[in-house]
Amino acid sequence: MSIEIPKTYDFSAVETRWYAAWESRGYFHADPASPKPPFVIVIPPPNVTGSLHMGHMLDQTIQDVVIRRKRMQGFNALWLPGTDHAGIATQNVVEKQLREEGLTRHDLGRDRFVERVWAWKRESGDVIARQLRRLGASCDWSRERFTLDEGLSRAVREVFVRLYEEGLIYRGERLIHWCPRCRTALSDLEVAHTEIAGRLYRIRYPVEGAAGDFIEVATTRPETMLGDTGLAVHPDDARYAGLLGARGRLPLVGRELPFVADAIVDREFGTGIVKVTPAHDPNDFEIGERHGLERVRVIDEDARITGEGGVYAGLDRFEARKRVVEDLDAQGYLTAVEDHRHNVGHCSRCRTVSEPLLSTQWFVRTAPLAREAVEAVRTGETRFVPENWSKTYFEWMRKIRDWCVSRQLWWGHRIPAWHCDGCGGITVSRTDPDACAHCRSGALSQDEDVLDTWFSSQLWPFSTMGWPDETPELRVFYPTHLLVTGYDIIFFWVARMVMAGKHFTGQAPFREVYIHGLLRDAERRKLSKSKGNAGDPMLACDHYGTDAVRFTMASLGAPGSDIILVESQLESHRAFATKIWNAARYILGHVDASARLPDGDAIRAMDLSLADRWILSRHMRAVASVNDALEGYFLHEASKSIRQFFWRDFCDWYLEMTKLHPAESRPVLLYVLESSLRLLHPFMPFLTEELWQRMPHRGESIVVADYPVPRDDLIDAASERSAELIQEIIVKVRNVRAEMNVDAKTRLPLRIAGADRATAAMLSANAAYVRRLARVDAIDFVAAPSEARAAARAVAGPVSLEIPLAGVLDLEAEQARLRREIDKVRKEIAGLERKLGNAKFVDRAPREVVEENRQRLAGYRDQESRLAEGLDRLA
RNA sequence: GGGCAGUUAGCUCAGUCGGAAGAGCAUUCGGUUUACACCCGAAAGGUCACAAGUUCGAGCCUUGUACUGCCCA
Repeated sequence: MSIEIPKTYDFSAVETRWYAAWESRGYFHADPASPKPPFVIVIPPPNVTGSLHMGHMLDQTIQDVVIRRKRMQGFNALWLPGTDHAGIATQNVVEKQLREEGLTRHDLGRDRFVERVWAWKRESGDVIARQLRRLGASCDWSRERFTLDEGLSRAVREVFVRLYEEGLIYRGERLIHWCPRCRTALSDLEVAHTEIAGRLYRIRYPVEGAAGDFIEVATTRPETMLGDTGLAVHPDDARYAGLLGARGRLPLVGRELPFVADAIVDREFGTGIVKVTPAHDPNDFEIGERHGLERVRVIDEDARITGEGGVYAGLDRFEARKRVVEDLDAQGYLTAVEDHRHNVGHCSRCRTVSEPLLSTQWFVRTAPLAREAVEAVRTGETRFVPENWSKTYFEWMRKIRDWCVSRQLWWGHRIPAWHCDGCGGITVSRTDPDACAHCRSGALSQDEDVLDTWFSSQLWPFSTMGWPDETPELRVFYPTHLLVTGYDIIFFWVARMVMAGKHFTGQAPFREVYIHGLLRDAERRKLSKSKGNAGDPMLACDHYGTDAVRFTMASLGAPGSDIILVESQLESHRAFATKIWNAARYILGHVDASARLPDGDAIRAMDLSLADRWILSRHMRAVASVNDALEGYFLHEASKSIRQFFWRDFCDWYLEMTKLHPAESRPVLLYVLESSLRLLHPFMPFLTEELWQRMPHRGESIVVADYPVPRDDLIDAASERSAELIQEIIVKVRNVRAEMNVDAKTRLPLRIAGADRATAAMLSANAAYVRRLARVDAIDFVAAPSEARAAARAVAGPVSLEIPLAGVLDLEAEQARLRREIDKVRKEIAGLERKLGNAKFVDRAPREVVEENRQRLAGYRDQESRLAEGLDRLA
């Protein structure tokens, strides 16, 4: 009984069947007590808010390819999954749901709101876990973590308290970015600057003392003038030296404004005099600090004008802008309004224009942490792949500023700080305190704010392993080996993990960071949910099969560069999956169900055909190149090698050649097919498992089978050369057939001339391949080409081919064809002659290069003369 | 303004050590050869953005220019 494989590959049935089996058999579980060497990846935790998009699919595929191969290579492979609580994003989602019910979070109160978010998280978190399984991600689900889990929260608290004790966390009033819609502070990183078309307003400010004297300032935000407390010029600006010491008067408000000199002023911008609003602009804040200017806060947390804004109080900032401009105009202070493109900060979560606001917040002092983190990369403790991204990392670390970590949200890790009603002191503690650390008062209230989500994410590589406890996991699995992520979160996450890892564990949290590009759509836009172009990997998997989508992801681009996803790529890889299925169906259709899988030693001991020796050699070269490529994380190279080998070499050539002797080649067919499936398994886990289980194999699952290693004893360069000559002959004959429009059913005679004794022997021993694949009947070996006129001629390496085509040959077409061939060869000859005619080349180039070029030239000259001869015979 | 990439076939992209320009898709022509038309066979398609330099030799190294993109201010 032969092995029956269904005619079509039903990927959806196969995919659902296998993942459940793998998981239930515990293949993905990593035990710290295992004697095997560990290899660990922690997943970049997706936001629990949503579902996975194509960008995740790329990220997960890379990780899964790496981890599955390591597992097959005998490592104690751990891929730790989980999700991130995504503070602002998640809170926004639930608030939106409430809004639809006509409620706000304040209607529910903090506790009930947070409980509601948890309920939603449980649903949504399941979606992500289910989707990851669908992608085949071989995660250890017994170790799934969530950034708000009890254990991880304990790590967050420990870190906060320690940083506070070390003086690396402080609370203070600073100018921060504020999102008036999310109503929370943001870190510098959470503000996206985008260029928009705005206006530049030129405004006259009266100068005290000199009647009728005015200076002019330019601003893009006229409403902030309500909070102006000074005017500044550059200290070297001779035009305005006389103004220092003078006073301006603020239009509409009447406040007196001192002139100050500060080097931060751009002399080229506008008139070179700037208005200073210390409470609402980062530069102005600095100027104000340096010169002791008053800070007048005229915009509040809702982006409305405060009581300091006089008649404008209560107006929204944009409404206020309109009114201020109207009033300035009416009173003759507005001199010009120009169109002006400029960069404006937006909340990266909700795209609302963010507001620089003076506010009391918690900050992490980053400079000392950054120093340690820079060292880790500089010394090579952590390595970026591609290495180039370390520049970006260093650049950011060099310019790093203190990190605002408090958020005015309810969803997140509550800041472990208590304010004393008695003395006003702050108590920061690992356990909830009963009394103020300063005055022992019991009247304490916990800080209302929560921490930036990234504050917990930065601990992910070790908080997930049980830190701060000394767990076996931490001992065995930390530091992790690899982190895979996109370059867009090098700052947000990678850099902060290195800082936290170095500071709290003394070790960088991973040895290598593989940075991949971002997926873009056909218009080169970054994929994002808000643009609606994110693509649903589930739909893609439904349509093309998960394996095909994974293979596409793996084959896309070189590491670190952006990637454009085109549908034709998915189609072509679905075709590849089908090709593998059909090849296996063909091979196994002739194999007895009781057949055993031969091993390499058995294969070597067999009496092998040329085709067998050739494919084994090619296979081993493919195995070597796939392994080499994967060692350097060149997944695209690896996938290309596999595809090239399997489709071109194995299917197009080898399967066709073995149709001459299928029974004799069966062991090699099985051996190479089985090995190829293992080679391919990390890329296409489902298809390979399905076929592997249906064929003779050793072991219980391909998931835990050995990854192929190249066997040098099966590499056979001589057989490769022989097989390649045969293939070249076949291609040349096919070419003649196609160009001369020879009917596919017509069998042609073939004369082979000029073969030396060994070549002739080899060719005649293997003539059957040529006869079958080139559809040739008789092959004659002759010393020299005949004088016959009606024959097509070609050269294949050292031999000349002559195909008698009496009555069929179109003389003119054949002449034209030969001329084209001769032209090509002559171009090569001319180039080589030029090169070899250059004395300096012969002199200075390495001898083997010169020799190689001489050989090539000789070969081409030989070909040219034989082709020319052929052409003569047609005349 | 500062930094980092990129520019190779119609499209999407490879090209590791400087030593014969590659793949997939698309195109053209021909095919029911008992695994596969999601296939098979054959072919065509390139001023490697431009300029200068280094070198015996440059897609690759250097400098400059142009254009495109990203990040940070």
